[in-house]
Amino acid sequence: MSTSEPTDRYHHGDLRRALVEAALELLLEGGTEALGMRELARRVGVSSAAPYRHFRDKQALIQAVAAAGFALFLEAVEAAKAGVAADEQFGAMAEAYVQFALRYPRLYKLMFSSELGKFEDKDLRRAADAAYASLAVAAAKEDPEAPGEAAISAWAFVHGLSLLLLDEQLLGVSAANAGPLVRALTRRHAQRFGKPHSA
Amino acid sequence: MSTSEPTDRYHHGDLRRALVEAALELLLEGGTEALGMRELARRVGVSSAAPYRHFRDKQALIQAVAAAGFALFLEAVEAAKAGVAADEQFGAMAEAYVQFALRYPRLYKLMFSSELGKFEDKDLRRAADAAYASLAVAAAKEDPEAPGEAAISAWAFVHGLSLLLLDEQLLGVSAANAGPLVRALTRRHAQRFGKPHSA
DNA sequence: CTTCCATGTGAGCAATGTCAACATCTGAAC
DNA sequence: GTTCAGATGTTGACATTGCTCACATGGAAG
Repeated sequence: MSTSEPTDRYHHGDLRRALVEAALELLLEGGTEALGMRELARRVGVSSAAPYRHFRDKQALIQAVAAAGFALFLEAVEAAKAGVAADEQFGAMAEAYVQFALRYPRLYKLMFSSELGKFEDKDLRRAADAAYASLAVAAAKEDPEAPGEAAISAWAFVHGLSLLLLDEQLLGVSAANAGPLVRALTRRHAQRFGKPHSA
Repeated sequence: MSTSEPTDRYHHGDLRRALVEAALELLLEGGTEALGMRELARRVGVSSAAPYRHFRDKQALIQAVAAAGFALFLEAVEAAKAGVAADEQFGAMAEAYVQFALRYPRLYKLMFSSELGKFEDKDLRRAADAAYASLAVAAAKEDPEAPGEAAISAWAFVHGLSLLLLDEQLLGVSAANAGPLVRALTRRHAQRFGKPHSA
């Protein structure tokens, strides 16, 4: 919201932000294919070379979009954690995780696309790590005896489930009716995979 | 191997197969970006319009590559199953699954890229389903009380783990030293997630 | 031998990412 | 306030891409 009107003076004022916002829209509607430098410039009402003043590459632009995505992501997952009993947190976060992926499939895919060069962009790396950490901490608590394995396992589970769902790889399950399934699976996961309460 | 020599007569003889093979090579070395129709034609030593006699689209070509990938994949997973005690099969397959992803990262990504239109190409759909079925059956056996959930859960786990590993998202764990981790995790999964032998 | 159809060619179109040379604005120093 | 420098935007161009057309070729069927 409050995308300041496209001030029509020569110097746009805040092209960088405007570009990232427009790129996000473009991505959300049309997928990676639709996200082109020229189309982007057109959207923002600027010449096709202008974006290169703010992003070295198409890849750099994409990295910025991904970083923005991780921020959104972190927000969503953190919100799900808040106000939930401690032993229900992981389940709530996992559900939020999957729901985020289902709500923004192309963004989610972009965020985890390896052609992204996550290690070259410091901002992106930081945003991504913050998101991971949030989930990992909650997952680790589920199994104090092997926190590392628990975190990886849980993360792999939600990540894989998200991707399978949004690729419609699960026959008969689509984004629409995924809710109950996700709930059942995350509960199952937490219940069995978590705390091995038997000595 | 035995890529029949690029017969230099006018009619290539078996362009279709040659194209898919070259596309696979191209993909393996250079990633999705490097896989272009024109470059492909160049490799095979044919004009840039020739491929269009065999594939409607770039997408059609990619679908064929993905189908070939699923065939390789199925082969690898089935090979891992053979000659292993029944109660160890899932673990062995899971390991083979992840290793396949790590050995052919770009292929694996391609195979699960949703922009692929998996439902439109019958051959691709069949190849993919065959691969899924193989794993799902083994996973379902792990928990006879809820075979469906077990299958999905297991699949999500290996899929997610594969992607996290090959995106180098797991700090400090790279494809090189992933072996032990994968073994530990799949064992853990089978052990806890499988058969709930306690009433 | 002829004829037909699948297959391959070449030139060309619209679109893309990127660059270099030029234009314009804005903020800091005098 | 003027000036000047650097940041920001514009124009036009180049190489490359996916794809399509009209045409060339050649192997198989009659």
